Amino acid sequence: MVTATIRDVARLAGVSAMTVSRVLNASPHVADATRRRVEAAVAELGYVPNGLARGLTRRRSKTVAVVVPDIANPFFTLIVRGAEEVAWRAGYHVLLSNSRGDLDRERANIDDMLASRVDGMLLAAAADGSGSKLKALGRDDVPFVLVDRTIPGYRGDLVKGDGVEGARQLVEHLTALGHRRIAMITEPADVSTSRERQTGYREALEAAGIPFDPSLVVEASAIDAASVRAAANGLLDRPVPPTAVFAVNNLVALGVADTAQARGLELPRDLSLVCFDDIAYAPQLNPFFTAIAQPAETFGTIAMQLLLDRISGLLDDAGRIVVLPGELVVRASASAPR
Amino acid sequence: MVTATIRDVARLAGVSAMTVSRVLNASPHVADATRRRVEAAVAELGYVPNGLARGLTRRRSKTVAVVVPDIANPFFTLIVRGAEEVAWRAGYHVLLSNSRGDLDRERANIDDMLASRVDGMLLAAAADGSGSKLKALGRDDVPFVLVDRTIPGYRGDLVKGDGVEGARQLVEHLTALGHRRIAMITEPADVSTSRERQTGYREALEAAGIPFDPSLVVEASAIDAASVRAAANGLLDRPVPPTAVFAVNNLVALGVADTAQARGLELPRDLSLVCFDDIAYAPQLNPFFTAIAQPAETFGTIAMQLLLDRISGLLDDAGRIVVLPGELVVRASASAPR
DNA sequence: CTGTTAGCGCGTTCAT
DNA sequence: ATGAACGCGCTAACAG
Repeated sequence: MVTATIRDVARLAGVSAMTVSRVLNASPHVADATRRRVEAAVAELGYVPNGLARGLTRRRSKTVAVVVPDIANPFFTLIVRGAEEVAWRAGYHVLLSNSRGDLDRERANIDDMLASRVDGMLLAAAADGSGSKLKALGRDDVPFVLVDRTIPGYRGDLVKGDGVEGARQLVEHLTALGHRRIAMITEPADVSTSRERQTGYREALEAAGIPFDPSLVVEASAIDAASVRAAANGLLDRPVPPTAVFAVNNLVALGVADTAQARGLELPRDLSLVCFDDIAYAPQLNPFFTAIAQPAETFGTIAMQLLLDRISGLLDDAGRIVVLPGELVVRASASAPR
Repeated sequence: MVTATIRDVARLAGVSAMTVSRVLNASPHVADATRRRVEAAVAELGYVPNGLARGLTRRRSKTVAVVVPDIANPFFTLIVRGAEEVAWRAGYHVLLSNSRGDLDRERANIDDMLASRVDGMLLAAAADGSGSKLKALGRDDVPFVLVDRTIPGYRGDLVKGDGVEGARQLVEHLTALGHRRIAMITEPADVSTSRERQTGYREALEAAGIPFDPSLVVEASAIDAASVRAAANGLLDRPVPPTAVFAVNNLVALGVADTAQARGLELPRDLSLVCFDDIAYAPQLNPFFTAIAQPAETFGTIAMQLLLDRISGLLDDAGRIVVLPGELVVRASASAPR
């Protein structure tokens, strides 16, 4: 059996292809007896409708693309899982692609997905530079929803966390503990979440009357463990090192903890550490991070729901922005400075 | 611009659709001048070939499916990442689906993917029960490759770790430390990896002259944290509790560590713990697990490469079995019994 | 080197 | 309630 077609089924059932199509699509105007004959033929042939042909005529593929910077980053993984779940329930397939945080690759991926005629796209943008491509997308009227990261001037659908507020809480927690030399390890400034978290960091410092020291803010890439180590070491090598570090996300925090411990520092005694994003599955991290926990999987479900609604034309407003609050979880990685 | 077609391009370039097609597919027999005119038209219209239509005529969609039991499980996530990378480089898209370890859902997913006319499928089977569906797959001559988990009697392509040997090493490590009451928390017996690891467990016990005690082997589901806690508590509640636990994978181990610590037990002083699969990103787990590290991402890359080779008909042998060795990494979670 | 014809497998008219 | 004809966008097989 080399894949039966609708005509094979029709022949076997002694009807026309059209009638088979009606049965398949649950059209009401089919006699019961005919319907049963067709169903029997479908079963006998193990017939599976050809999605490509269907997509071609119906002009929609029942497939949505999900593009993330790193599928192995637990935060994005959860987004993907949430999105897949919602898509699946609605009868949509998920085309996954990993941009690796690389704008060129992301751009290529988006083009590929468009060629596949996806009905919509969920995008955790690599960086601000993704914007130009999005405009093209908009013109092709392929609905898309941004998750987690936004882009300056973007006016479409977006599901994100509150980076300013989260960072503010984290750093305020540190200042309340008595820290005054608080460093931040951030990702490049062309990523909106980094910018927001840095804004929150500065707001909290200001609120505590601590002057902003640019040399205490260093850049690293979560994907690149070596860059995180280098950043942490740079900070700790300073004549007067910081007493606390605010890591832009959990992966960076893990790198900082690792580096500190390798230098014989004990957390939180010798260094306090807080970060964005909780670590799944690992309550026995030592010390378990004080962090802003974000509902990552919910980012995915809400964003996908929004996308699907957009696809089915249920929504007609310009662009919805959903901001999901994070939760400050105080644990053991931060204490008063010595 | 509501998506131009090949005919629009042809008209604009003053040629036939066929010529445009030739240019698009880098056919050699096109005059340079014509080619340039076509390329200009393509650029001007922002034309993107319709992958659905292409797939329909070419009879291949350039898409492969990847089906895993839990995309948020770091082990599978890495497999997916490796697979996606290889697929992408070869110009294939990845349709991702999450079976949630549920046979019915897996079956439905596979059918859906077949309807989408994927060119092949990478499958981390939910359980032995996946077998029947695979036979159907084979008949539809859609190439597929199994990863990580196998199925009794399966004769096709497979990329997996050596569960027997890994488990043997882990448990031998424990017996060498002096443990004799070694429990195992396993997943259901219809998952091949669980069976293999249990075999290794028994072999190691036998080699050490320790009689096998069935009551020391308890079942849990890695997806379900509560079941892991229940299993661990059941073990620790015994009149004479085990001095060591072999957890079938890292997620289960995390649950065991959590449970033990909640009971005021200190690892490894009060309980030794070893497991399969390393924890990515978390060297500061306390105590950091002694484990068999498996090259998960490599599982994904090799399996996808195998699949693509199969799709392009490069291979004509019956079925290849690739067994990737794991590595025993001795760390702090296991020590001599008190 | 280029164009014509004829489908790929399905769904959408419009009849009957 | 059912069917015939046509087209979705593209390419394989032949012309020429």
